Amino acid sequence: MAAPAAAGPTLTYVAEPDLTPRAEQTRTAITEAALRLFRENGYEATTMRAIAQQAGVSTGNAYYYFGSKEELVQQFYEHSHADHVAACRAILETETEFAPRLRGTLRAMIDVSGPYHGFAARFFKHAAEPSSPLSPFSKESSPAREAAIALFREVVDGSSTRIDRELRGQLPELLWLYSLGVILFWVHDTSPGCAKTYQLIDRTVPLADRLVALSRVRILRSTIREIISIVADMRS
Amino acid sequence: MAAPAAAGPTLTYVAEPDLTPRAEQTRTAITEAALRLFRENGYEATTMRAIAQQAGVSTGNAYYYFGSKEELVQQFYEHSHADHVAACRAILETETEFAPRLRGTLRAMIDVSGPYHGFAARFFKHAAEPSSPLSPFSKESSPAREAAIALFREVVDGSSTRIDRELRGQLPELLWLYSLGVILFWVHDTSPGCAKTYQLIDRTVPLADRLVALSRVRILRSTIREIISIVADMRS
DNA sequence: TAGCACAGTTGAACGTGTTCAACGTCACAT
DNA sequence: ATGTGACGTTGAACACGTTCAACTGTGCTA
Repeated sequence: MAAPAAAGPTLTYVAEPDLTPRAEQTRTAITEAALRLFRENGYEATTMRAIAQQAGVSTGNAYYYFGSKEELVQQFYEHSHADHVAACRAILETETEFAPRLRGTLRAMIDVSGPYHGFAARFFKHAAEPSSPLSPFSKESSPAREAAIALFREVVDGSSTRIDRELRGQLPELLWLYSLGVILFWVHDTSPGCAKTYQLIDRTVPLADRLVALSRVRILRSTIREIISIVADMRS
Repeated sequence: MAAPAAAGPTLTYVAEPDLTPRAEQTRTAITEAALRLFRENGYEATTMRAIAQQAGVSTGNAYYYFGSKEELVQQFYEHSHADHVAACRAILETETEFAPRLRGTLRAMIDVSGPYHGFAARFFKHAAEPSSPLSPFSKESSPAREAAIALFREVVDGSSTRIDRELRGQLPELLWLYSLGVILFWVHDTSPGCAKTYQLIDRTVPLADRLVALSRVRILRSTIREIISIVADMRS
């Protein structure tokens, strides 16, 4: 499962441990067996015994490479971000206005995750557990989080739309929180093709855009400042 | 304008099935054993065997009353909500302004959940899983959800603050979503006494209050209407 | 070549949530 | 008193995720 060619350091935040060719081969076999069985039979119906059998190894051997069945699902997560960045590239290189840049980035996020909607829904619970290293707020997820925020910083920095100076600094993080909300909706979305999630994006992006524009209006300045202050205080 | 809190049917949303005294006693014993063990040891560390043993029944007997371990957590939801309603009573009966009513209700929610903070953090991941009956959006949680929204409807209806007519109808559900956000923060909150969560409430309630007040401003009317429309469309 | 250290591998075993066929209990009609 | 049938209860059994002491292969050094 070769990682897509990284166009920059922001993409390669996953430090794969060095493995001998033998180990690499086994690990890959387990991964591929797991992903295939997950696809074919779903998460619960796929047993660790079946994964090991399909990979041609013993049951316990899978646990030498992956600490748990859940960790196997994590592979989707790691590959997804790289795919997301790649899928955003076209939009981020051509579009200069804030709203379409944000819209394209969010839609790309759902695009690349689409085929794995069922798995992501399963995986989501690990991201939601506060004590889990897989939580987006955890210390262990810091590189992944920074990478995601960096992507939104690119959305902001590359846009010609005028944005309040103070807001501009915090906006990437706010957009990341916003994207988490979209994902939260998405994992619960059972509409065909997750059409409702795309609707949600298409209809809330203009709101976000308007909010950003309003940040330059004098009367709302203090409110915006308060929001930024709250986020900053709560983060620590 | 402030309607006295009704001790009526909105509080007793739990339709307990008719049981013989014998069954009632067993069911109660299982529930109490489960809640106590959950609180003391957390969700995962509490086994069905331990619950059954503490309740003085066989393991399989617990499954006569509850289809699964998760179903026992529903009991926690229901008990917790009853406590929440009780803790809100004082505020909702005396206070007439929107902001303090909302603030009091949210703070009461954290107050009564306090003892279960550790437990909540542990089992939160099960609630975050979309397909889980423990999800606040699930069909199984519907009664709990409706009851919670009803409580926020009481917050809105009993407040003398002038609120846009259209917003007023959707506001309870919006406030419920807001409260879920607070809970999401709360389970991640490791500050002593969850002080940060109380801070979050104290600082975001004025924002919500301001937003509600702004709903009557002409220029923002269309935006408010759009937000309401989005929530309505996404819910279905 | 022999020995060594360690990465890689094994499958039985453990504890878990859950199921199920069998059994007990009790009100009630006969 | 004696079936009767629904309700309530049991504990062994099942499949699962996970662990672990023991084993095997591999590359290295002497």
